[in-house]
Amino acid sequence: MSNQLKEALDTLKETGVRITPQRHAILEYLINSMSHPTADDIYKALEGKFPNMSVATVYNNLRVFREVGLVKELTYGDASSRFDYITSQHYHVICEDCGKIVDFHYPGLDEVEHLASHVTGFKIGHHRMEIYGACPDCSAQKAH
Amino acid sequence: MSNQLKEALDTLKETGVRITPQRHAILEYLINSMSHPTADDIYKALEGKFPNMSVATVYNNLRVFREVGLVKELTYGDASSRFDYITSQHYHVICEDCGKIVDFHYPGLDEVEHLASHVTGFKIGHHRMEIYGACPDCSAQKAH
DNA sequence: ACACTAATTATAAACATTATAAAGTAATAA
DNA sequence: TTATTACTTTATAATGTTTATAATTAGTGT
Repeated sequence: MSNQLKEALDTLKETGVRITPQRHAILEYLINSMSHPTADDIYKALEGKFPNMSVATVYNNLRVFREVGLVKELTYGDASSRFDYITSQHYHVICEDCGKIVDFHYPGLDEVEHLASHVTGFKIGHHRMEIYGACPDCSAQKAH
Repeated sequence: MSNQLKEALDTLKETGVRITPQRHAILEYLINSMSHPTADDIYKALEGKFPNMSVATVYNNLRVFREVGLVKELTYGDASSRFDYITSQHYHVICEDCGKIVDFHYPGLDEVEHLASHVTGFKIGHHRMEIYGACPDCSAQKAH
């Protein structure tokens, strides 16, 4: 069992969230998957291990993980949300042609948050940012 | 008729998009509304003027406006998208308690786009950013 | 005013996500 | 170890947003 998974399970224990086999498996999948899966991806991936698992379970637990801060939800309008196990502060660069998502490390935009707080009077908690474009593969294809 | 509306209609003409009464009304509503309405907000607001208008018309036209660059779509997972008539480059500060959205002017994050392009090899087109927190009203209420 | 093409309407379908209630199970303490 | 209790899971249905389809209607340039 990976260190990250152990830490994640500890977090659950500390916050009083029960550790069920389903939760264990979903977390494990999120940590091992280097992608940004949808709830349905996870559901399908775990079908073998849990033939009776309900989609609702996946959604419920992703919400639980989000609430305890283990997972970040990336929303895209009517398309499915994607879920990202939080390791370090990073942003996402998204290909508008094929949908590929690449992590992009960048220092947090603290300055923007401060200015926003000053200008609007909000108490700022966090922000999201995504960068859109064409990945190398897709822009090569379009160059024809 | 406002200047902005005139310009918007010109943009439609230039890009070969037909100007229908429905499109005129949707644009007018978007420009006059200082809020960030959902498709359904718009649909309901124009019910009086167009009792037979279909929701699909609203969605179709919002997509058209987005494609010609008049309107920006703000997505929030399973909740409805919100639509914003584009005037100048600005971001949004969103209250997580009451949902209020406030515009926040800030120079575009060109540097972030450049670095992302350099690091990932993507051809960057644009980005989105939102800042989340508690608005003054809501943070005052929570102070009790 | 005509013809051509695109837009609108009405309806149904698709899809993601959430609600509900019954059955099952992890965690705690005796 | 076992019993208890509250939380989870499952199965299913419902909700809500958005899109697809086909028939009708209506802009726009000539």
